[in-house]
Amino acid sequence: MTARPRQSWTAIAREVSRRISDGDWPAGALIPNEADLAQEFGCARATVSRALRELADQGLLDRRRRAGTRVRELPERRARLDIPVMRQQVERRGARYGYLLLLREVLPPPSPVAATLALPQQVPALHLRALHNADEAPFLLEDRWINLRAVPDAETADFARENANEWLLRNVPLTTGELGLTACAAAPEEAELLNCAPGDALFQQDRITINDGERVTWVRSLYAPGYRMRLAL
Amino acid sequence: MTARPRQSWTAIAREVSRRISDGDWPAGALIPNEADLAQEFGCARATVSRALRELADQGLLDRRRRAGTRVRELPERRARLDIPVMRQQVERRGARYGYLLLLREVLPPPSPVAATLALPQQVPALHLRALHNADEAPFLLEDRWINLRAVPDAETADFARENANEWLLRNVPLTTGELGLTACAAAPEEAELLNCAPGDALFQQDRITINDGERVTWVRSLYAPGYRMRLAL
DNA sequence: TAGTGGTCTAGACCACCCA
DNA sequence: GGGTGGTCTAGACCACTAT
Repeated sequence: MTARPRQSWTAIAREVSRRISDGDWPAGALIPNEADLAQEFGCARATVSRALRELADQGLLDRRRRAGTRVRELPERRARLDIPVMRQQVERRGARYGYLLLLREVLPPPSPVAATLALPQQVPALHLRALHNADEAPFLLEDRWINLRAVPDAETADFARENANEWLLRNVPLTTGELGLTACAAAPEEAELLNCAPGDALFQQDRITINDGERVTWVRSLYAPGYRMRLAL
Repeated sequence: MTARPRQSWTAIAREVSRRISDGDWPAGALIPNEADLAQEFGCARATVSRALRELADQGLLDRRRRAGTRVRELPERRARLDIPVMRQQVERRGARYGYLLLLREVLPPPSPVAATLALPQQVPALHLRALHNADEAPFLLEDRWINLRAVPDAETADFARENANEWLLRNVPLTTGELGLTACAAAPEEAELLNCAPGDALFQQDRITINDGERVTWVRSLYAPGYRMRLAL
């Protein structure tokens, strides 16, 4: 009796990957079911399941009950973006972080913002404009609206001292949302604050944050020229 | 004897999330170990493990053997980007996809590209320039270098018919890599191809693709003005 | 060295959904 | 109806690392 070696889910995932990239299992093909693979690899079905789930998470496989597991026709590339807080983003560049609140007011937001926050017209919200600096140089200009119905405490928070991003992370830690990225030309006012020329190409990030179905905040961030966002593929 | 209800890992993940957002387990705190939680929730340790692993993947917890599981000080936001192939990206906008190869040549790449591809100087690589259209309007201009040492078959592929992205997906399906995003001003030549004005702000995406340690391709993509990339938070 | 998370097993039941 | 993936259990051993 020879003891069979213990299989690991990573080894199985690698082998399945190999079969796909070598064309043993072409795009669109149905692959053997978990039980059969478990027998082939000499391991428990749960181990195969773990391996296949990982590959499905990577977008390489499509799994459906009863229908089985298929190789995706065009494997979708997935990239992950880790968004550190601004302070870390600046400090990782070896610069000193600075923060300046430019504007704080409570008033009904313009209607596109009201719609995004799912607020009825004329309901006031908290409007903030702030500048994040790296070694005194402007790094990011943010224009933010906070839904005071979702986070009433924000009205009394001192956003001159703590930036809204970190305050929200502490007070509403569990959120989902959406990110929109685009390029835009610097408006004159923005150019002045970011210390660049009007019309310069800026990296713009719009973000809506949702907590348990409630729209918490909308923020438009403009990065100073030269900013580069990195994602791991 | 009352049978205890079966616990699900999602329910446990929700409960742990709740304890974090309610401040029962503040940022930085050590939470009970898996065995204790399993006892508390009346389930198997594997179920707790699955729940905590998911929250750790989301960036909410830090888990280390022996040291235990901690609530992250500043929960890192993570966003996922699904990158469909260009054809789907265009068709999802309800437009007809078009593709045009502008340039194909084999020659040693400029040194920054050579360095990125980890190629010695003077080693030729495949250089492609192509335009992707949406309903006849230019949508994306790509400038690509392919490492022929990594994928020799690319030299004989017909990139006038099939775009390099899809060809590579079929032939080198399993890759990792890195994505860089930034904003840039349109150069005159680029402006003409993208049908916009020189100096217009463009969304630029640089991508390096790695297969099993080998640098496969580097590509710089310029999107026509107005493009917006969306990520799920 | 001891305590923690990481993983594997063998078995079971269930949810889904195609035929 | 029946086959598939999805999950849970109870138990075990292992890998890592703080102390």
